[in-house]
Amino acid sequence: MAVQPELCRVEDALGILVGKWKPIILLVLLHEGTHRFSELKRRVPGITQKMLTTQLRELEEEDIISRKVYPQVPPKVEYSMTDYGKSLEPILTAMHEWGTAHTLRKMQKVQD
Amino acid sequence: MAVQPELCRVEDALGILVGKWKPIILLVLLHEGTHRFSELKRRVPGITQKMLTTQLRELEEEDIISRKVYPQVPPKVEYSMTDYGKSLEPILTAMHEWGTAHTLRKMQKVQD
DNA sequence: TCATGTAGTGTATAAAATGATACTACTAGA
DNA sequence: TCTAGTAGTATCATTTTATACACTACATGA
Repeated sequence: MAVQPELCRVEDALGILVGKWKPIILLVLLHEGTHRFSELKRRVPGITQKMLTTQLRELEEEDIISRKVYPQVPPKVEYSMTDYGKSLEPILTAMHEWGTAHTLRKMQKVQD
Repeated sequence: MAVQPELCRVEDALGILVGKWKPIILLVLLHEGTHRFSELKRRVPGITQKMLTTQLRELEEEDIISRKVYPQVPPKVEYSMTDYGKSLEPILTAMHEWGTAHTLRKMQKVQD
């Protein structure tokens, strides 16, 4: 049973999740719903405006999140998961669970 | 229902999967079993020896794969998934499936 | 004696991701 | 007129990842 590396699509999923801030941005939008730019910035401590903009743009580009601009001053922009983006939930949850177990395991090893 | 970013462990799982060659190395070892260094190198076209060594060392460090050295000349070293490493399978499969659908979706968009 | 095969290492470089910091536009209200 | 608040952009510096490519040790067989 041969895997054909050239047909491996794990990287496509990975490419969307990778980035220092993407997982947490996605989890916040998934679990807490729509957020404004400034709310996200507060919700993700340590991120710079530039990084937040970049990550959001990349996720929007892939149709994972949507961006809604209200023509107001001061500006108001809301970000939320698309239905398509929501299909990532099982993967994120599985990774979170695996990661939790992994971290625990590591901690136990250190104790020996 | 608040997610606490500082408790997000998605990155821990991600950290293990990320690397330009790790997913394919893992898939090959998962689906085709034990491989020697040189077999892996042939199986993963384009990878340099240095990168292969690096990625294997990192995976070994996290206890995902195991390395068995045969005291021979010329050297023989075999790599295989640990039981623990095998627990990543559902995640890799889910990502592969999601990635496949995502790629398809993108191709359909281009046609419009 | 010399080339071969295996599983690497060492050094240098290039490319990509991230970060710090300062800047913009716009309008409402003091 | 001055300040505050939002959602950014622009520029440059730093850090992290990946790549190219030359090099090593060792025993066997020609």
